[in-house]
Amino acid sequence: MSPDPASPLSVGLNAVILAVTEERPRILVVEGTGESAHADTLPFGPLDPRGDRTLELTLRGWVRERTGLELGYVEQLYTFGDRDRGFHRATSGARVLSIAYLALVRETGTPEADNAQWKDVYDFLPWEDWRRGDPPLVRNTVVPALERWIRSADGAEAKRERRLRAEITFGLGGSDWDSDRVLERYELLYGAGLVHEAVRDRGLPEPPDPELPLGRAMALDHRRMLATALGRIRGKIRYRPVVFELLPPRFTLLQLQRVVEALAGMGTHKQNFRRLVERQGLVEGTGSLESRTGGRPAELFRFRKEVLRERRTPGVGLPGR
Amino acid sequence: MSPDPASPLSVGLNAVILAVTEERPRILVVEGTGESAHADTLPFGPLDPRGDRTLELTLRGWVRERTGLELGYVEQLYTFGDRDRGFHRATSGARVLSIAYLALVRETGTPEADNAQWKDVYDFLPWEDWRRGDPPLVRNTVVPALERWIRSADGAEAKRERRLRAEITFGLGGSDWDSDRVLERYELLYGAGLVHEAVRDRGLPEPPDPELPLGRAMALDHRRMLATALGRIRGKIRYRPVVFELLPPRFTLLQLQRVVEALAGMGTHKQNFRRLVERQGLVEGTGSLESRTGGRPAELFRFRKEVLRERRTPGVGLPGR
DNA sequence: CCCCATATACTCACAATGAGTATAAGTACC
DNA sequence: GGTACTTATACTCATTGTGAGTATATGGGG
Repeated sequence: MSPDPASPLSVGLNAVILAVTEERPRILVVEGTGESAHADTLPFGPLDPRGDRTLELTLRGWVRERTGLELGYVEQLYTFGDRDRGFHRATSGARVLSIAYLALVRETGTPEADNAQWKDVYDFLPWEDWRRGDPPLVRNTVVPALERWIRSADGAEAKRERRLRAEITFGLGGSDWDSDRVLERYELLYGAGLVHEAVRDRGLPEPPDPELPLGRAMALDHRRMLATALGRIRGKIRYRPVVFELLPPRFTLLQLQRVVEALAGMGTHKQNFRRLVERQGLVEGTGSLESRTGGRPAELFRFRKEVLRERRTPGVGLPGR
Repeated sequence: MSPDPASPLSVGLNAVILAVTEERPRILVVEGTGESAHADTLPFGPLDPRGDRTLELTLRGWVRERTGLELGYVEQLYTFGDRDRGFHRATSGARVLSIAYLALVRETGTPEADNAQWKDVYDFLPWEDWRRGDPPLVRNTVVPALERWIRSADGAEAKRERRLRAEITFGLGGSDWDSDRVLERYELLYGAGLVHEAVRDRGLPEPPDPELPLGRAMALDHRRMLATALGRIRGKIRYRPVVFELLPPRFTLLQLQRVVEALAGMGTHKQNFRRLVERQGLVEGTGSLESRTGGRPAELFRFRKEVLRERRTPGVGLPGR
């Protein structure tokens, strides 16, 4: 990041590296520096204009160097380049462009390096986990705070607009919860001053409610990047077989289901989930059994590559679409 | 673009501006400069680090300035930053980063400005239009050329890989054509040396077949950006009501259907299309009639905003998903 | 008035989906 | 060795969605 004082523009790469361990989505964060010393920070690296041929190779390179991780699946997420990305004091004036990437890995234990560590995604976005029904946090804290935000708008028209937006993004007033709208929800909460970054960036007063601001903060606009990543992967598992990047080569159907549910933040009907992945031809049995299930042993399955040729959209399918 | 000689990195914005006119998807191109003087070029502008607060505002600004167009729907597409993006002679050494955006407008006639003009999208990507069944170009030219490309691989394993990739992206050998895989198809054709840009960038010999290289070339890697845009919009119309950005406020169902088909590059069943958009609540009748249909007058419909609250994925739905 | 074109209503078979019941086969504990 | 508990797996059923088609309505042009 450290912008060259001669140039008002600097460009860096950020990585949202996700894994799923014991039914919890995890993200790799490093210790911040300077202004953000105490906030969790996404791994980042400079873009060396004379370096690797592709941006993705650059990313893989410094992730390997700094964390010892060999990335598997990598895709570009979004380029963040607005002014005021939480830089108001740190780098006033300079423009920082961040090209964010999503990467999926199998968490293998403690990362080798530096100050990198795995943390729970839902510590940062606690309103996103609906696996056990609507979270009390949403019911007791988020919704009332949104109601206050709606009422505080100037004029009836502005109030109507805020209400509509809140209803759509948070599934209120008859709308259904759409698990994919992670970024929209974060941005609404940011705009409503309900996350710490908004308090920080706009110098708002700390709200009195101990549950507010919501979730755990990250440095700069990194939580926005995490939200972008979670939304992207939630959408993608429906039509591309990306979940398997997070699983060992052989797995039980329940393991597969738990990983999907962890990402999607919602539960699924066991028998229907099973029917779906089998009938689609997404997986195939290996014949061998896993007996440490706590119940009847389960067959071990593997991803069935041929499905790529057979199906236009080989994904896992979640309820409500 | 014009890279600062002191800095080996320059950053610009590119816009893929789409409209649909008379059942043909159209793209706004400008005349190239320098190396690309004769190739169609996407509108682009520099990123002024001290300029507008957001990248999107910057984009809207210079599009307005240079073409007189007021953009409606805008979304970021992708950031292209690999070396060798068709710059091998023009700007050797310097790294150029291009943040590409997709914009949708209603074509209003000749653009006001500069050297901007509308051209048919399918002139650049002729293998993408399947509205009248599989295009002869695909059957007679693309497929045989892909076969040659597969055979020319070194070793059985490499041949198998090429065949699998060709079958998936082009819907051969039992696979279905997936209209969304526009970028994958362009990249395969580029890699196989079947588009002019590949010939240009890699100094390949011009193929003897008059149908090759395929389609009309664009400057630099702009055709890749167009392919990215077309793939994105094809995916998006299924679950977000973006088509209406391309239509007048009131339209007949056939007009709506034709615009969708033009984008998707495939035909739809008229009665089922109608049933879908009406039952979803995506449109509502206005009561008035359009009589210049050539047959029985059709009712004029409008987009029904309430659907955003009612449906998680308010889109038009295409066959085969 | 007849032909032609488009609009609109309705039918039907079949596939996909959401929800649930029933049964199988292990482990833990007494 | 039996019983409770846990997970796996098979199967049913109602409802909805999808692909394909037939039938009828209503305009314009000769």
